[in-house]
Amino acid sequence: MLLNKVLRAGERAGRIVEVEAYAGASDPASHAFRGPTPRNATMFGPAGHLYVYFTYGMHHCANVVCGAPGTAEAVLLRALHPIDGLDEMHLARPAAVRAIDLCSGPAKLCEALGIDRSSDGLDLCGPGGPVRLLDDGTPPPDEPLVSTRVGIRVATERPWRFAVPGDPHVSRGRPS
DNA sequence: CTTTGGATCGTCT
DNA sequence: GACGATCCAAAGG
Repeated sequence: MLLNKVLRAGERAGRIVEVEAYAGASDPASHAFRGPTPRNATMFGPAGHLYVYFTYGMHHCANVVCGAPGTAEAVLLRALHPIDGLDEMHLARPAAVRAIDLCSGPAKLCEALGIDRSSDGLDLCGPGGPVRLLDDGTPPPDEPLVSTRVGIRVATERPWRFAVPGDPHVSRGRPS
């Protein structure tokens, strides 16, 4: 469970408040559904690594690889609650006026934290890495908000989106 | 407040 | 050659 874990990149850090699950070969909405390619190679590697992809000609999105090597299971990070390095985040995202706009979307959080395709494949658990996943002791919510995934056109019925209830930094496509 | 359309290019068919 | 796990500004109620 990644909810309420902390993602840190240098001075910048945020608590994960919204995620979506993607289940490799058994999930038509997953980038890995049609097998390995140069782009999604990281997903087929070991868990705990960062899968970053480029889309819409201008945006990056970040996933945490989860399953055993070869299964290509991953979790898309959809929103963070900023907790450190707010000034740097604002510099990286001039479009965000309010703090609430800094990380309330998968492409927004990548821009705010300076994550792009060059960060693809990083080990999030290794100490001293440029991008890391930390546990500060905050437990995941007892009853996460569950809803359907956003922005996909297939397998839209799968309720694989999870969020921290009541957190204002959750992205636009509101859970029902 | 909600809806609409433009931006922009790597990747796979 | 078509399209996408998106975002934002502008226009319309």
